[in-house]
Amino acid sequence: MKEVRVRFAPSPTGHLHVGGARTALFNWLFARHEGGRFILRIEDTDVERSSGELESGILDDLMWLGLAWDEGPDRGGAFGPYRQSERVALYRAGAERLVAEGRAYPCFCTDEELESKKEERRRANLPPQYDGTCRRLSGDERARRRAEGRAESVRFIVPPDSERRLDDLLRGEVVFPSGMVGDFVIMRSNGLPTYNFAAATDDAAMEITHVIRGEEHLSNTVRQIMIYEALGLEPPRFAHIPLILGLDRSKLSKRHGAPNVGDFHARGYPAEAIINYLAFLGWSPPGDREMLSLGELVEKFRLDRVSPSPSIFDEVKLNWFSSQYVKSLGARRYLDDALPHFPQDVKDAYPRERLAEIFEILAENLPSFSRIEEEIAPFRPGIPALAGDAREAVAGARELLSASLVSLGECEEWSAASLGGRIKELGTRLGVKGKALYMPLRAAVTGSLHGPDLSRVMEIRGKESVLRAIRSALAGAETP
RNA sequence: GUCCCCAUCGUCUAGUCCGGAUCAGGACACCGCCCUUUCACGGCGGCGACACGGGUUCAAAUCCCGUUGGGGACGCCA
Repeated sequence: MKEVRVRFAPSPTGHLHVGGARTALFNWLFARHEGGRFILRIEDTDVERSSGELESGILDDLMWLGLAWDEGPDRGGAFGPYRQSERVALYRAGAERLVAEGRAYPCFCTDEELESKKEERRRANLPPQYDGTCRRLSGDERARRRAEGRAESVRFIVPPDSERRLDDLLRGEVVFPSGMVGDFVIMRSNGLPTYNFAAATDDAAMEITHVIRGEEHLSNTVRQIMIYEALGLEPPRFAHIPLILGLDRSKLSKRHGAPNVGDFHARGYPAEAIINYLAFLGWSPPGDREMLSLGELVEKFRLDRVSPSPSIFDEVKLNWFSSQYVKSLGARRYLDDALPHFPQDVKDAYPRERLAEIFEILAENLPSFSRIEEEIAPFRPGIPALAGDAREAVAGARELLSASLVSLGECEEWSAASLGGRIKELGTRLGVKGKALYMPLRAAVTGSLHGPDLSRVMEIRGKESVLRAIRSALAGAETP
């Protein structure tokens, strides 16, 4: 049995998108599950838009996610080079061969000519295919155009009977009817190959056994099949996985907030959470478990359990995975990742050990680290601003707050346990309980009606800070 | 416009291939209750879907056809 070889082939014309990341993940999982190899190939044939910076960004993002590759531009391999810009000789040789065999021809049409032809066909309600003008050029006519110095691309001749069938691993048999595509460009006039030609050439040369890619490539496959055929190569198996859509049901793009892996990294999502969430977009294992480690995903991943229908990227569920990971793997493990999200005044106010405690408390329910700034408010050292509900809660409980000032002021052992005891004692003495007891205190100390356990907050804040906040609240309540 | 793909709760999905075991199961979100003299966490419960129409069949979410809806492709982008 042939060794499984799959590839992820991003083009460095943008950042790694969650859609691309999911494609990479499925390839990676499939390779690992099958004991095969995962290859990274950079499709940088669009010189205008590709950049080395974007390429290394993609590599960084993949590494951060934990999707290491066995062969790739940075680490080599037996089938290199792994950057298409470095494989141009191969594509040229292939194209020359196809021209020599009469399966492709030089095309001299200009962009303007192409555009107007397309417009004409569109007006006639015909598919906007190339009309084959240059295919019918005689040798003389070709020579004349060359002499004129016209730019020259290479077009593939689509055979007259061009119905092709694809046995897609996810979708079963897909029939592309004859006439679906016109002669298409395989080599651009700048001497670089187009996507379909380069991808097919490389997948064959790199002995890729399974092409797992987004559904947007499904209709391209007919061209690639014809290229394999013309070149006498055996095509790989194909699996077109469903697209990831935005909330508006269209293909996920920049318009949908922050769909880049790097953005989620910056916003403080654990890589494990992104992986786990992405794995369950379009795939599910038997059983009800959803929290799965990378190792478990590898063990359970099977292509035949990938759904054919597109799914919508739901950040709310990603948040859930994220909070589950922070909670279950332990806050301390993520402390170094989380610390950069702490406001400076908090970092200045507490020693590292205290910061770790604060993070543990917040981690009880923290969708992403970028939410720390908001959730950490009760622990900020300054005097909180009282507004709205908090102000009302304080105003209606002046007696309680004054009494708390005395009681807390007398507190010798400033711990959550003894603080809790004092609050209860205060409640009993003044005959208030529940929200009537806690809310005014909470509001005075933190400026909010929500937050972590009040005794813990007070313990960490420290005696001085807490008393100052209550005094200030009391003073503020006098002047409405 | 043409071609291709897709169609189960608001969202992710199980069940579909091999029709009966399902008044369709789980998760997120939402709501309620319990726990907690506060806030969460947690536990329990609730709300909530087979797009529509025809067939085939004793029986259809499951098979077939059509309609509608959504998406993708139709580039010298990938």
